[in-house]
Amino acid sequence: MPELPEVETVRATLEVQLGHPKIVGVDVYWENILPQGSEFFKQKIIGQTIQAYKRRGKYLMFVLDEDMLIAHLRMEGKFYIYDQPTMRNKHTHVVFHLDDGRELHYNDTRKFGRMEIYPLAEDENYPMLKNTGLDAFDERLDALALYKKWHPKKMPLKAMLLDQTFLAGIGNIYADEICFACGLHPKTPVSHCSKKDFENILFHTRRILAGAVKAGGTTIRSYTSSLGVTGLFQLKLKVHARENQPCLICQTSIKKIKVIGRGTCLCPKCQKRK
DNA sequence: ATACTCCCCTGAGAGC
DNA sequence: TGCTCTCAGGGGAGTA
Repeated sequence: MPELPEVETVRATLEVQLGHPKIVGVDVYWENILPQGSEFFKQKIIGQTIQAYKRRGKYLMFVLDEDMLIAHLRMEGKFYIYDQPTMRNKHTHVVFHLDDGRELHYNDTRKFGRMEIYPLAEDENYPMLKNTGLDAFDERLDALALYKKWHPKKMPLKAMLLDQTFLAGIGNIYADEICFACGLHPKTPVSHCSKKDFENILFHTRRILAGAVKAGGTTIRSYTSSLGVTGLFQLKLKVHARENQPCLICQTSIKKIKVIGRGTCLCPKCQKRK
């Protein structure tokens, strides 16, 4: 499932491989990918040139001449670039035709991904981003401010990490890694976390996400590859997907539990509940 | 304000 | 072998 590092890898790859073509046509094969409707979407996007590629949290953003195209890949959304007209497969739902003869295909096995288009504006004004906080790497993030806002809450730590209004970009895999790095049990109530814990959370969030970006993301389960992107961070995971394997610190067997309904891996010895 | 539940989808894996 | 059943999973919407 693409989280921040995987989306960043896709963004960087699009920047290099797709460049700045003009979109001259769009074919839509599954309406629900485009909540604004395919006719509206086509009418807006056709004729515009891709000027830049941005990202906020797990959202991929295409800066066009007049509008911003925002995509969320959810679990399995992928983009593929083809040098010439290419037959779509059963999971290709949107095909963008480019002025240089190439095609950009949006492929999504579970059809959970979404794309919307809005006139260029500040991030805060895009409806699709209204529940998205600052990106994990945004310099405006401040551990003390986060502590003041969140520590009254009783929700488990992992729920806060997955809440995109806390900061944007963490998904299930990295949430487990962050909890482990902080030595905190994912069920620890946020209200039991100290200022120092919040400093650690922000520090390790950025350290782990940056390491994953550098590795090209994590290739695991449903998130296989997109644009020839095959990340290697799965080799550096310390708890996630390591159920029943020894903890790399203390050799205790990694346990898998449910936290807010999500599969969660942890070391029962290194991660104490506060 | 906060916390649930459901929904969207498909394929993988389990059970028979 | 092949069928049916269950479940994961990000985030929005609706409800208690």
